[in-house]
Amino acid sequence: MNRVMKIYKVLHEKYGAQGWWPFTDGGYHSDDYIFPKNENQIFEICLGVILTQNTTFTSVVKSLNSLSTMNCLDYKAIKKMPLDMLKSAIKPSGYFNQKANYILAFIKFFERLEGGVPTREELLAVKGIGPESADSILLYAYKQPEFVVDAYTKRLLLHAGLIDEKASYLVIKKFMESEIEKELKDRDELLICYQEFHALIVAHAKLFYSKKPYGIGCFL
DNA sequence: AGCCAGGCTACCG
DNA sequence: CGGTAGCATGGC
Repeated sequence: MNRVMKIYKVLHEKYGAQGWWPFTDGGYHSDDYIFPKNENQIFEICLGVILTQNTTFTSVVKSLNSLSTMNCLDYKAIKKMPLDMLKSAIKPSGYFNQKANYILAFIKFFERLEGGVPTREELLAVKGIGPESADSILLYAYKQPEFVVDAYTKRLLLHAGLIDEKASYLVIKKFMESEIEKELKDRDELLICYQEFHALIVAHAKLFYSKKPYGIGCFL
């Protein structure tokens, strides 16, 4: 087993299955990989991805609940909302002026998909969707095996000596995917590993990679 | 009081 | 291309 998969194994043993994406009904659906079941749930994940940019998920849940209270937790309703109302609903997540427009841009894109699966390139062309958001949407909303790299991932891998300080997003992503694919051939196993791995890194990094100096007490 | 949060765009050289 | 200012609220 390579180093990357050993890290995955240790994290999984330590923290257990994380589920896949936090939902407004309270939290993670541990061991429930059937979600998302319908268009609304797919959209809710995409919404969460945009809102969670550079913010804590607890703030995002406030925004989602706020939209839900207004009966606006779906793309058709959001489209009809006055812009100021949308902004005020998502205020807890920060950057509400930008994110309101990102959400509206995404809705236009989402409607044109008509239930289809977007490509990574198509997602990146939407204003407000960068590499991490594109991969998160593909991995969690559309069940595509795309590894998600975030600030925590980079810190952890750097501390473990597995990547270079100035490794780009794509370099890190491809490195992780190639190491994992050496061990896992089945697409469903790969998908679950990518989903869990990212969630496990976040869970672990919140404990050991939030404050400088990073990695103090990390057992990896 | 200050740093940090599961980034992204625009603009710079 | 790589590097960086600006975006904004909330929690600790």
